Amino acid sequence: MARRKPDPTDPGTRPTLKRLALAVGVHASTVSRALDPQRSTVVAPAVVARVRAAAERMGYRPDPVARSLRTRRSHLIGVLVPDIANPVFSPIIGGIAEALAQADYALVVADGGTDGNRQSDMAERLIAQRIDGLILATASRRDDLVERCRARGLPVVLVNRASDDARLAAIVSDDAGGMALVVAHLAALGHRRIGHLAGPAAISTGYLRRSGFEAALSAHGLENDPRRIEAASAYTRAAGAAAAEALLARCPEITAIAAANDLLALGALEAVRARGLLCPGDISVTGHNDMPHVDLVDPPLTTVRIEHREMGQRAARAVLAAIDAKDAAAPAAQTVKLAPTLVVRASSGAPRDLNA
Amino acid sequence: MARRKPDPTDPGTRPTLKRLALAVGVHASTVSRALDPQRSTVVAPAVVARVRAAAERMGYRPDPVARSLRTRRSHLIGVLVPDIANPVFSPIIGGIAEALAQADYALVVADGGTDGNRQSDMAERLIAQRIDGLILATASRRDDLVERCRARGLPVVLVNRASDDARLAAIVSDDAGGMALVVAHLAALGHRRIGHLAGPAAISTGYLRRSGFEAALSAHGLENDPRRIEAASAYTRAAGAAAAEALLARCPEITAIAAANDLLALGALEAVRARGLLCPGDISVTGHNDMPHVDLVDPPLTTVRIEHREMGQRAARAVLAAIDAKDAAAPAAQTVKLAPTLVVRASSGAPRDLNA
DNA sequence: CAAGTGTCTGCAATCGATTGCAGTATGACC
DNA sequence: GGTCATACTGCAATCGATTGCAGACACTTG
Repeated sequence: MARRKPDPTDPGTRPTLKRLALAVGVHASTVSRALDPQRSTVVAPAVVARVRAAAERMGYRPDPVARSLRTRRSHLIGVLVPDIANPVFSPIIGGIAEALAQADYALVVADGGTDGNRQSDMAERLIAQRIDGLILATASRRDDLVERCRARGLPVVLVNRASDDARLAAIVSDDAGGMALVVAHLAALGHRRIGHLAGPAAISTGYLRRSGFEAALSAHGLENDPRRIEAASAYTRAAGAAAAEALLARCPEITAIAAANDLLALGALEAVRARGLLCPGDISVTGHNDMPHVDLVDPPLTTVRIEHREMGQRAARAVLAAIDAKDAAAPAAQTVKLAPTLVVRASSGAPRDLNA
Repeated sequence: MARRKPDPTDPGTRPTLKRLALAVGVHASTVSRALDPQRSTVVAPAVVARVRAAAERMGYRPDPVARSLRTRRSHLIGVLVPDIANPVFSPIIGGIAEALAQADYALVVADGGTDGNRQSDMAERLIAQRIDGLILATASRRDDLVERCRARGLPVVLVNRASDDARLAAIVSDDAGGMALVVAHLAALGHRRIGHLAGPAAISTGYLRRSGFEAALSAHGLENDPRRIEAASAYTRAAGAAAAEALLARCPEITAIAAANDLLALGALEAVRARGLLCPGDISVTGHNDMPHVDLVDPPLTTVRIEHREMGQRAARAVLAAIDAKDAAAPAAQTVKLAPTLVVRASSGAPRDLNA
């Protein structure tokens, strides 16, 4: 039979503030103040010492639930990703986790999938958990989920993908710049007819990499034929293979395919092989992201490296800053563009017409 | 100037139980009961309907923090992984997240690294967050962290890696069985001198796959020479490459390397190539895990497929069951072994002596 | 010696929900 | 018409911490 009314003097259970106070012989409020570095100045040094010693001895840990209830701070940050199993998001989450741990925040992860409704639902749940801030890796270019969070005053930071609304803090890679690197590289190799495997236009990376690609073509004086651009329905290998197949069938004259993403590029490699073509002998293929182990595929993939881990760390710091700023009523939303670098491997080479 | 005492009748802020009660004209406790399907039977149906309608209209969501404080349930499950960025853990986490979401639980992820102290520290933080259960993907074979959690009465489930203590619930793959599949495959191809790239012996997967390998050799009447086993210092490509290099230098007679893990196998491929050997012409290489995209490396990797996503789902269901069981005082710790399957690709072939 | 000034500490309310217990109304039944 | 079971509903305590306010005490100063 469990006792009805747990006795605060009873040891054996996890010590509470009240028990600690009883042990030291002061009031709970004094203990609370003594344990908080900020407020401990108003408590007599001798008392602070006794309280701290007792807390140490009894192994007191304040209950975060009770504290949250009172302070309205959960020290929890929510992260919504479209697909946890996507290798691109792993290092981002890792970076976030690392930066948050340093600030004594914990990370609640939710997998929202690619379906907008489910994403909203998961976000609602995260918010219901009273998270202090939200990091979204799911944002589409016009995202009302983002808008709703902002309206509620919840600090939100986008990561990897941006929204069209520039008022929102976002940590992204310079997508257009990355494509410029790719096109410059291919052009330098001698390619003049380059195809593009675009990502979904509703996602900033898909849109920006495509427009970056087109701008770079012009910058290099290359023809920008819209027929040479094929958009994949999703960022998956299968979608990449299908789109590449279509592209190769329609425009057999192209000598290179610049994909918007490594997964699409891997799919493109499959399509190239399926057509009996060689990469890079017949067709060069490039990716974007430098996912782990794409250096080991056949052929090793030329791609654009993005520092995903750093991206995650920055995003975490940005939410924390936004939370502080909210207290100080000094909002400072800002988009940070990280500079990507080109990683040249064996999937890109001279065009076949130069080989002849 | 913010008002001192927030008025519970004030709309505009998130509705609370009290506001809802006020709106409906009943006491808060009645609302609480009406909203809980379990207890709503004791409330007049008409009232239940009115309360539900009002809750819907005002968009009432109970505050999980306040509820947790009272019920001592956070509806949070902690997951500790050694490395979020490791592609093997992504699908596990995905599976966990999926299963938990269905049960209205959320997922707190922490990256504990491979350092035992840091792992303990992160686990402590998770526990301090008042998680209801813990899923550990970090367990070493003798792990006092696990023991401490058990001692506190916190439901713990191990995933992917088991501890030697069979009293603990663990969802793992049949590691020995997986190696048996590999050895059978290689033996059928004609290999008689097979090397093993073992994982860390302190981790169950490393230990069990090694002993499974040795047992399988004996079962096939093949010589089990301990010199042909080289343990990698960690589950990384670099460690795999180093260990494979040592193994190849010491035992040039082997015609195949069965690695304990895909990352080690990828490292082995690098070492093979570095020695100017061909895979599978000179040396067959096999992995374990069937990580995403190992079908695209050069050569496509023969490996053992583990259903990581299902493993995660099962682990999640197991913690939830353990939580319920704790209430019912009916502990039911159990180790579940999932059956792996062999995936034959191009990195394994006939031994070179048969080619001659 | 009275008044004033700090310095510390305690009181009690509060965050938002849950729940054992007690009270009230309703209807049934004799 | 009175008694009693039954069905609802309200009261108030509780979870464990934080915090505005005020009281207590010592010490300085005019």
